[in-house]
Amino acid sequence: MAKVTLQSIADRVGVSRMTVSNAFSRPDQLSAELRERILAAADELGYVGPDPAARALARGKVGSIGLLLTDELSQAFQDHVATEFLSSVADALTREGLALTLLTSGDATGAPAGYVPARDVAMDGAIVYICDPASPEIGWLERRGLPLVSVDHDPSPNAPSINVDDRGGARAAAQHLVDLGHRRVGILALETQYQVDGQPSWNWPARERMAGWMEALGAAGIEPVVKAARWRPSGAVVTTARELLDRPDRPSAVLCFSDAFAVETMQVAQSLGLRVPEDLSIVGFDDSPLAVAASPQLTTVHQEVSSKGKEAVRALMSVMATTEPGPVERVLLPASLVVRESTAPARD
Amino acid sequence: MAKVTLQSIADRVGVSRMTVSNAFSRPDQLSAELRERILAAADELGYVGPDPAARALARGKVGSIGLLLTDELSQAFQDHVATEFLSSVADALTREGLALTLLTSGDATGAPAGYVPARDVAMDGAIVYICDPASPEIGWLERRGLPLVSVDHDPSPNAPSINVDDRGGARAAAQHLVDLGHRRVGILALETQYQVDGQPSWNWPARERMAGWMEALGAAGIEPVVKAARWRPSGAVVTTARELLDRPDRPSAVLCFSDAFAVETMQVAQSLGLRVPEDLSIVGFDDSPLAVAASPQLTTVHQEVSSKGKEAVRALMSVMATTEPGPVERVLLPASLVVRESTAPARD
DNA sequence: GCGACCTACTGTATCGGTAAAGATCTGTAC
DNA sequence: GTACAGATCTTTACCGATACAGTAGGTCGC
Repeated sequence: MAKVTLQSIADRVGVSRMTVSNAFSRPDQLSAELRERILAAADELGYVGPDPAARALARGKVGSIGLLLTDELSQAFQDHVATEFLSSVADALTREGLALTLLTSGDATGAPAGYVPARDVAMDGAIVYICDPASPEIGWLERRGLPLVSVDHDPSPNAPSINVDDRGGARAAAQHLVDLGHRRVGILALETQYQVDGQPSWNWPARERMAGWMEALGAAGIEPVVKAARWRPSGAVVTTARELLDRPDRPSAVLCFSDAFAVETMQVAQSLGLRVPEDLSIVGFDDSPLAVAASPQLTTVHQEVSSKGKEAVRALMSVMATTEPGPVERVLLPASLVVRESTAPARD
Repeated sequence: MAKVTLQSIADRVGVSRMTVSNAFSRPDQLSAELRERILAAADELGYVGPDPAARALARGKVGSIGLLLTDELSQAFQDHVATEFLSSVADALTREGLALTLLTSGDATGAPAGYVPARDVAMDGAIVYICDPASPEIGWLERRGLPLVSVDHDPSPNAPSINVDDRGGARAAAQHLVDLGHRRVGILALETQYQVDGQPSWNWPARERMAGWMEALGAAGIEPVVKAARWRPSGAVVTTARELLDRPDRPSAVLCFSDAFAVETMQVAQSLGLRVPEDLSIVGFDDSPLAVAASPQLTTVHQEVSSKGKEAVRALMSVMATTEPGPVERVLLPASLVVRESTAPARD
């Protein structure tokens, strides 16, 4: 059967195509009676509704927002924090009548040659989430002139940014250990992943957390032992944690980049016969479900992940609504220490 | 400045618009020298590439695939299994040069009136993932004539389906308890969520897992105590687990719908002073990271979540490639018991 | 020396809608 | 009786690309 379009319905009912369009998109523009007839005819012909692609072209609005992550998604979504952020963004967008489209870095993920999602996918705006700052994808988005918002990412001069006070949270975490009397402190950081102008570069959370830890420890005259690990492969953290713990001057407390790192560290500790928190205090970051699932439950730094998503969408909507460039919004969300069971006073 | 289109570049270079289009989309159709000149002119004018929306209309291909979940996303993605599936789908799609768009049920999520993602979002096909079988969204997708694949969902007669052998996995889990000598077995199931024709209805995983448990227990002459809980609110599982454990004829073993359920049950048990596995054996389902993070580590049923995603995409590509309706594909992926530390022989 | 066949472009006709302004008709105020 | 406001439809003009069928030259074989 031939494809059903507005025109075929129009012919069937004997009105203009525009009127049929109005029947679907602007009901107040025609009489209720005629609208009924049109809708009935449409139904009869098996018409579903105006073609989204055609509508997108005509309206200049696509109805969806991109979320850019340069990492392979399967990596990014290992992390509960990332997925919670994702879902909060998706929910907030749905309330605005927008869908969410996931964008990956093209070539890193085995995409066909020449396929660059950030350039080739239709969207009305995009959210840049923890990406390689040097990512060409960001460049594409900017060149397209799309409204952008960055999240957990170094603020760019042109786009609003949503960040968490990772530094403050980390400072509180480290101060907590200092207050408990710990002097030999280990740090299990995130390994540098990016290069900017040939220099290794941390993403915002990694850098800010490290800065916060160092501020509090430095003020207490403590020089921590720092080790860094990557997310993947999964054994990496275990290996690094072991390097940190299996040594003569073993730290009595460890600050970890994330709860996932902390849980693995805890397991290494337990496998080495160390009791947590009696022999070793461990502090995580994020306050993900893992923190509560672990036993003992993790002392960690809480961040409001879902408000991160809501704020991102709000800021993006605001950019999309305004035509002239106003001041660029900077949001800094709070992070706060949650003391649970994995930390205790130092014994020596 | 005026918007830059193929036409403006064509005028600038002095060729036809079609040639400019070819320069971007089909390089072999023109001389390298001319292509260079066109690309240079495009660059100079600030042209990013063919407009995705226009291209979608002209080509009849949008370049993205929808993923339908009827639950609110923030609920769906609480679960690590769902997110791992999501990311495997996204990665597999990227390799095909397709983006992934998330579709929610419109009205359940506070979307604006009249906005139905499944009807209004442009896409070339869709994956239906654990949805209310009676969901109107599925109807929209079908009416649009989009290629569909269902995952963890009751197979529909027209679309390929990817499922896990939840029943076999559950049977193995229950048999494991039987073999350990347990006679008083509790089941912490997923509460019925859906209605079909006025009848309460389980989704595939919930129904099949229950069936598997019952098969093995029934064969051993065991009548389990069954309690059901919902994912949300977060306290629900704890309450239900307590009902199951805080009673005179307390089970000596509990089969849980998921690892998340199992971890919460374990915490309830521990809070009641029960030792796992000495006083209570617990079996989860999914083999998510939670299973390993828990202590003791969970005995659970492993499923290959990422191959679920890959299979879904493969099946969808196959449907999209064929014009005439062939036999509908049915994939059943294996599930296997993983014995860890949370189960032990019954003591009585 | 002539038709077959490339290569490299061009012309025309869509793709399926929407925006904005125009045309009718009706009721109503004065 | 006229003019004006609304309501209801129609007309015209795009939105920014791609598909496919030409067309103009040049090459090749015999």
